[in-house]
Amino acid sequence: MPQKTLSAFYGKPKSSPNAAALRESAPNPLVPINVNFIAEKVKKQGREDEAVQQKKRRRLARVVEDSPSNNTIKEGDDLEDDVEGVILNEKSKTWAESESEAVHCSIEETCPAIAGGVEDGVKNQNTWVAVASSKMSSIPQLESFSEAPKKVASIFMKPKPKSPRAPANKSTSAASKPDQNEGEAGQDAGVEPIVRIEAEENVASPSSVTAAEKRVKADVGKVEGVGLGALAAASKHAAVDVDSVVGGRWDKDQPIPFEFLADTFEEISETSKRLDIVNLLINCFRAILTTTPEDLLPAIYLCTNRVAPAHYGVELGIGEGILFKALSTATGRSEQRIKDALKQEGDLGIVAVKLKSTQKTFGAGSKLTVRGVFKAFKDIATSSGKNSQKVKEGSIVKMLASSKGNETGYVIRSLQAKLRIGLAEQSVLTALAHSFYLWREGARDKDGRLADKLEQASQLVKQAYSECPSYDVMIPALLSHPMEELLQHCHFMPGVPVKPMLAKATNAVTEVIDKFQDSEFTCEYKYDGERAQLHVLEDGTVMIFSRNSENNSSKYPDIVQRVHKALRSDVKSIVLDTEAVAYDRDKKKILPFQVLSTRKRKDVAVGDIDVQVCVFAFDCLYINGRSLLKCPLEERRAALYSAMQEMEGEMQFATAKTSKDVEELQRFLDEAVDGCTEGLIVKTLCDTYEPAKRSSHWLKLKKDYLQGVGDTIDVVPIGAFHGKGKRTGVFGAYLLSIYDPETETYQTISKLGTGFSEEVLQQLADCMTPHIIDKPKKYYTWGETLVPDVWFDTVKVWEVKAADLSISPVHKAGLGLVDPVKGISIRFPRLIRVRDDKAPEDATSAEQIADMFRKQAYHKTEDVKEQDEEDGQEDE
DNA sequence: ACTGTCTGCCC
DNA sequence: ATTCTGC
DNA sequence: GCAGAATGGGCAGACAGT
Repeated sequence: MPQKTLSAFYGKPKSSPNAAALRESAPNPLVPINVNFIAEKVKKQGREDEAVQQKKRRRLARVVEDSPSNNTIKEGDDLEDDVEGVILNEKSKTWAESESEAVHCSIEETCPAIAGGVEDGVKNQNTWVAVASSKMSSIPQLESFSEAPKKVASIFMKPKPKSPRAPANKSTSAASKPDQNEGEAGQDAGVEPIVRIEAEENVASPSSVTAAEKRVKADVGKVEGVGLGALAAASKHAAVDVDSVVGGRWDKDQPIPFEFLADTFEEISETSKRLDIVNLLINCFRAILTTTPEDLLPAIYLCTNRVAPAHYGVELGIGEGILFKALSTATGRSEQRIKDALKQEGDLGIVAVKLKSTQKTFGAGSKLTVRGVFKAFKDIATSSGKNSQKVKEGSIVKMLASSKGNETGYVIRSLQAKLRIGLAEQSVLTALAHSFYLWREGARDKDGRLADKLEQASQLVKQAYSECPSYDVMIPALLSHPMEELLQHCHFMPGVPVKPMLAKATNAVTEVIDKFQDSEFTCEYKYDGERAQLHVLEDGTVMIFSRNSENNSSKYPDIVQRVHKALRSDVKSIVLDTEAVAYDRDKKKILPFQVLSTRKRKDVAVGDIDVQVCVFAFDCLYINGRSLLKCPLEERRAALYSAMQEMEGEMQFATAKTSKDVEELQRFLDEAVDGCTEGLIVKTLCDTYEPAKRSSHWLKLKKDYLQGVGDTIDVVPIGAFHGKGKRTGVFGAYLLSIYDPETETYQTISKLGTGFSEEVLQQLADCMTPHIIDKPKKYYTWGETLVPDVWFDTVKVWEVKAADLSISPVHKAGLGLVDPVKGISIRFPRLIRVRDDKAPEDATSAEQIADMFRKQAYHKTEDVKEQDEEDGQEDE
């Protein structure tokens, strides 16, 4: 089962293991399974053999499921494998959900009803009591801690039949927590704590959900399979008629049920074959197009985890924090409990599905629709101000309540903007192109050229999107005009950011020569600042976009102001590709990225800018109404040089050199590094601008890419974090330290999450797990906000590569040596190799780190450079 | 008004 | 950002 | 080689809580 799939958790026929089997099938060696507290606790007693333990567990409590609508727990019910674990927490007067927050009380006093069945060894331990089962649909609320015994007893002794309540009414329940339904709790043991809601925009007409016999009568009717060329190999999904995709789940012109999208996601998650993934999405889009085309736009947004084009600056503002809260409210579990579950499952979506699946819901299925979910997302994104967090939480809870099965998981994953099903922007664009083509032209391969045509359509759509990255523009254009006309409606123009061209990493100077062979190439300094795409519109408006197409115009009013001065008078409109770099005007020196990043970001006034920037221009993409994207770099650069005049320290051309000589290239790279830049970007002169592509026409040449060159640090792992997603079950990241012989302490220097293959990742986990210790050693120093899930003894030394060293607000390496209160950290840390030849005390020392920091080009004064040379001699 | 936490966005 | 991986 | 998914440091801004 692919890790990313949710299906196992909501009971697809082929894989619906019960909770226990699931735990069996996916053991996590790193996380003690803390779901079954009873089992855990009994194990800890450690004296009895397994048979006695089982007996004890049975005697603790038992559960039976009378019927789906009458989930109650009686004394003697068998909880054995379904115990969810509920512990009393005196502080919060709630049911704690981990041992760590459990109050110590005896079973006897808490729950005399079951204490009788517990042997003295346990009863007198004054520890904890587990009372709930996954089959128990509600946990009684506590008003005071002292009433706990009564409530617990009432569950066990006097179960009341589940008494269905009318769904809460809309206005009051949006933000209401289960505990606001106090007083009824005792009688409501059978009522799920989730807040249910009738939300008109989320409700499809009942008939569309239930009338399975109603078939779609789409205009296009049955569409024949593609089954051709490259697609033939994966035509399993393409050769499908739209009717069967729709499966009678909704009618023409009816809102697309969110369930349909979630099911598509689920199917996609089950394969890693890209062709299959795209085909599944094509079928999904075709179904939407033939029934309810107006729902395509929201569907696309849900597929790409956005709510608006990037340059609109609309963000969800949802992260794990709020999701923990929302899930807690929706499921009645504590946040801690959900966090623990996340560590075990490695995905909050899976956690949500699992929690939800243990709750019985009323009524028919989900009422979520694609447009309803999207609208909710938009509302979440636009809510701000006081109490906005609560409002956001409320609408998430609402969606969770209306969701069922895998929908729950995909609502959560969408909110995290991480579908992690192997589908992202590029696949969506391909699917979009194909589905539109098939929708318009039909799937019959009339002339044997269908595969080509689909590929063409895909290129067209991708080009349109990189030139005009807005589905708000593109989808309507596709819907109301022939595909061939797409570029007339979606094309590059000042005011809308183009996806910037990216560069690829190279490992050696010779690789550059290798890749570019005989074509002429040019090198530019790679400035360490922020990508800035400058747009000057015909009306004189200046706009600035970031690498990710965010609108940064209000962040750089100083640049906006100076652009006109730098442009020659005949320039009416222009788009420049530049890097904005922090700059010290007095010393005429480039400043590090870390300085630039302290600039204010919103509504900056020119008057109170404290970090000045110099703009280094290196490309011209548009001038006076003409796109230069299709022109060779040589021409674009000529346009740049003639359109702009340099203003020292404000707007300059990127330092460049054209050469074919390896040694000259090497020298230029050294110069670049001395000049406080990251290295070089090497570009062919003959190639066009390729938006969004990390093409091999631009190469990144950085010192730290070169093997055996660049800063390397020997570190000691002293902690680790549980992995998520495909790293579930191993450590996803490690906490690294260096050794300070002066103070005899290990000081954290950074975390580490890349540079290991899956195999190594597993090896490291196996290797380090035996060295887990209960609590950090006294001689560790770390940041309070960076506490790892597990601590290690100091046993290993790893070699890690760094691009730079920085002064850290959280890490402690070399504390006091460079900054009185801050330590040093690593920029872009990655694992190079395990150093089995070194002992932890031989790790890089605090003094060495401080030295490395001081020697970075940015900090080099003339004296330090001299010092360097001396050091160099000493080292020999 | 201050502080701590979460989030998004730079790299 | 860097790095790894399946296709 | 592409596309996607793991993961890093560190900053400002927005809120919530005090």
